[in-house]
Amino acid sequence: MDNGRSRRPGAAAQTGAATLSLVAQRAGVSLATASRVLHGSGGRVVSDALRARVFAAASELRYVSNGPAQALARASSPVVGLVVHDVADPYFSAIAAGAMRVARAHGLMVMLAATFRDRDLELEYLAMLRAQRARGVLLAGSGFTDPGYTARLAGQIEAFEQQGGRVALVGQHGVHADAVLPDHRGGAAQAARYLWELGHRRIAVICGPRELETVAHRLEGVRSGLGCVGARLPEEHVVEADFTREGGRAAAIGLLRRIPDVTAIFALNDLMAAGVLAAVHDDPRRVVPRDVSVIGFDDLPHAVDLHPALTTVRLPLEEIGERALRLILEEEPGVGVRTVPTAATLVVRASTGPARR
Amino acid sequence: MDNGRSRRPGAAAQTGAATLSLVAQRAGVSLATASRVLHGSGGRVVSDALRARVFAAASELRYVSNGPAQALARASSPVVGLVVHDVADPYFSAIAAGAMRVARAHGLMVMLAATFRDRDLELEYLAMLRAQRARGVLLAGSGFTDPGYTARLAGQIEAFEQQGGRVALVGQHGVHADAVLPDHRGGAAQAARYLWELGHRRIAVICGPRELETVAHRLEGVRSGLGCVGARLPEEHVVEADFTREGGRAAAIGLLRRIPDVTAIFALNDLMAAGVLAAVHDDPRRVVPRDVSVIGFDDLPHAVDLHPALTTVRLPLEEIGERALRLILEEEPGVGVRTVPTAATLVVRASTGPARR
DNA sequence: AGCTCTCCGGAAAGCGCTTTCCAGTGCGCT
DNA sequence: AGCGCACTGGAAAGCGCTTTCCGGAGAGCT
Repeated sequence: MDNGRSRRPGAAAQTGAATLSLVAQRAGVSLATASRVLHGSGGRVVSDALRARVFAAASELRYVSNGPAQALARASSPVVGLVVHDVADPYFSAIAAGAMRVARAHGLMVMLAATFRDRDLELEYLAMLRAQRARGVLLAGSGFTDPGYTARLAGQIEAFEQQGGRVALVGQHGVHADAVLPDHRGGAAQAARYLWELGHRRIAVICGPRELETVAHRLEGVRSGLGCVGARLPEEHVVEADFTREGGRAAAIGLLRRIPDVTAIFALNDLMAAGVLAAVHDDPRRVVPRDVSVIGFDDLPHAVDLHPALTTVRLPLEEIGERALRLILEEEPGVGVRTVPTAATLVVRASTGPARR
Repeated sequence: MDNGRSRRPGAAAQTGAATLSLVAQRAGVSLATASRVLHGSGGRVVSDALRARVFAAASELRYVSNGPAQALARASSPVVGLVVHDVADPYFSAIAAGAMRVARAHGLMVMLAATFRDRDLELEYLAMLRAQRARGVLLAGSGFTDPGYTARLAGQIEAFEQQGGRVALVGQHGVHADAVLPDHRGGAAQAARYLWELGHRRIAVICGPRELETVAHRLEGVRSGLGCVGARLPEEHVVEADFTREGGRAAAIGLLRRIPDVTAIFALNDLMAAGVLAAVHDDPRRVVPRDVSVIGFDDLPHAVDLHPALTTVRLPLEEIGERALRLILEEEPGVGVRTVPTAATLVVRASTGPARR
């Protein structure tokens, strides 16, 4: 009897993996029965005697089903994609943590893709995820305010959905899809007003690349917050830099030199704020918050350990990740797109104080 | 002509995905040719005319190949698994970032699994990754000093390898497999000696769960470092707590109350060290490093932003992640297991100083 | 006793792809 | 002219699984 050891066309090595039919054979049942016992979803019942034999055979052979084969036959695979800019960035790893918890609760695996803010790479990963027949994909990275990109993204999303997958976004992305929308504008406005109320009149903003939607929205928030109190943000008070600690530090150094009389610096994320704090520390003539107030955005876990503890705008990042994945896993694809607005709240700590007069 | 719209047995909905045969048909070539053009690896050449037609058809149909089907036919899928304790922990997200870069360079996707230090979950994920026919898996979480677990882990690893997959570890895990070995012992010994040389004689250690291999090794390092100078670490100077900021804070509060005359606290990771720093800050009678020196381990990115900037032992985390994945992706599975020892280096900052006399 | 149901097991037809053959073509060579 | 050869395209088998039928067996009814 042919035991299958003769090389057949197709298929590479993959020596020792037990197959279902091996299990079936060993248990003395048909392939169908083995399948029903081990993965059976379709309400079919198998007698206890056979069940037991199949389980025994499977565990003796250390059988695990062949995921790709299963995915092919079922036309669906137990994975969701998660696309971020950078896993090492605590902003994204917090979102990822939330999303992974939900995935776990659904018995799904997570394919993680890091784009490093490369638009093409993002699109490429989306296509790969589509190829993998991911059940859904969560785009957690900020979108770009770039019409060409937006159009291509919309194309990928459409293709993905047309294939039966679901897509969720964190942020708007200028695209028509289910999304969790952190209130970047509101949070930034609140922070700006807070600074104003503390008496700050010369406020500077250190922001990340403006092409990032997140940055654009936060900047708008600052403007509108200031607008509420009849003030405005002069363009030369806005410094653009890398959305990192180093970016923040360098920008702050330049800013303090260029406009020595600023009394408050709003860094548009906590990473940058940490850099700003470091820059001010290195300036012997200034102390936070006596001479300069510093405020951040995100409330990363270590904001509280900065010195002085950072006043910032909190975004419930893990929750955002959770909600976004829930959006595509737990709810039927309704008619329109659904959005989950998420509030940002000001957390006052020690890095802000009354403006020096 | 049957266009395939009639429901066939097998396969669920999966409406709109273009298949290769559709592409072939549209391009007026055979399935084989289409496959060769689009995924062709086997040195076969296809004429330019046909190539062009296939490409055109594919892009018109927005074709992406069916990953599971490909994986099945090729008996190999373009994914590697990455198992960590917790993505939100910067220690692991740094390792993950390194690993992902390497995966990207190899055109592989990464399946991320977070175990939250649950042994069973870890084993379960390993089985799932095996089911997915992952090409390799990187176990980045610390192992446990638990013989039962070790045996089961060894079983999973063996099954994985027997199936043609490769396994790499960060840390020993008490298991026979390729591994990157951070020098926990050496780093901790160095730090302990450093404290001793600063004149500290009452040194306390705040550690994570001792069942974690990482913790056990670091603790051993402290003991041996102290042993070198003829000192020893009294058991009551070791406090075990959660391997987190909060754990470190709580432990430090208790410790300072219980043994008020300690002059140095070695927290076995930076997260805990941040908590220790916070605890000391809240103690009006003590200042770091005047009254207590604090030292951490890992050198996470924000160690430098703690106050005072944290003296710690640096582990090149991203590099560790890179090396580990390289181990299984770029080198032939040699005869024995390979290990990559990785040095830990003391980074002196401001949280340590001469012992108060 | 004869009939219809309900159950449960198995055979087999796919899922979408890769890859091995095989066959046809046009070329250079003797 | 005749032969072998390199080259290119296609047919078809098979990867490991799911699921639809189908059929046999026992149960319940008249």
